[in-house]
Amino acid sequence: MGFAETFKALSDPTRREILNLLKSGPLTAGEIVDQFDMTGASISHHLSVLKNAGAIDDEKKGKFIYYYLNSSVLDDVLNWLLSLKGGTTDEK
Amino acid sequence: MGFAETFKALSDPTRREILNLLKSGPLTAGEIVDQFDMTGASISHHLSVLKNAGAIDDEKKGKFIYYYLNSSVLDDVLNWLLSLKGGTTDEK
DNA sequence: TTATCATTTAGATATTTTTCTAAATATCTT
DNA sequence: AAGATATTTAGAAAAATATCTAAATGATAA
Repeated sequence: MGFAETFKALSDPTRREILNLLKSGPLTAGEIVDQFDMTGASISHHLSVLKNAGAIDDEKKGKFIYYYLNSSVLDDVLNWLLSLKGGTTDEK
Repeated sequence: MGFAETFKALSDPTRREILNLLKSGPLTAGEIVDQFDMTGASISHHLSVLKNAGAIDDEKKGKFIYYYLNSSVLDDVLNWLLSLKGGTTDEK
């Protein structure tokens, strides 16, 4: 909740790659772990950072937890960047 | 030079505020320091982080150093975010 | 050329972050 | 119920970050 969290979340390469993976559709935590050379605990931490920033959401389905992109927070960041560049935004 | 540096640079509120200030035009280091309740040394550090990320440039003029926005790196970040949201970008 | 002003660099400390291993929780299967 | 699977939580260590004070650099002014 806030730009600091969002930008911090995006500043880690593992987390950016996770978002890229989720671009194609939801994945379980385990499927995400499989894409990295890192323990599940570490990926779990990254997922919680992303979730805390609002960049992803999750949904439990039985034994699995599915993660998926939530682009609304990314929209906010996008608008902030746009407004820095000239004010093509809300401008309220 | 890279998304990590850029996002890290943007993750600090002081640095985001500096960028906002520079949106209206160049300022000297001292003028920037005046806007914050923080030592010149600390602001100098933030300026160097921003510069290292490519978000600002500087130009020495006599006793002063002027800082100004460089939005080209911000464009890169912007495009990365856009591509995450659907691929309205270069997509190369 | 000495003093002053603008800014950065150096060094220190406290906090945050990343990653690991080990343990805990929750769910499914037998 | 016991065992196996999926994922998170706890706790620790190493590295990075933000901030401060004090000192260094560079440029103007007296």
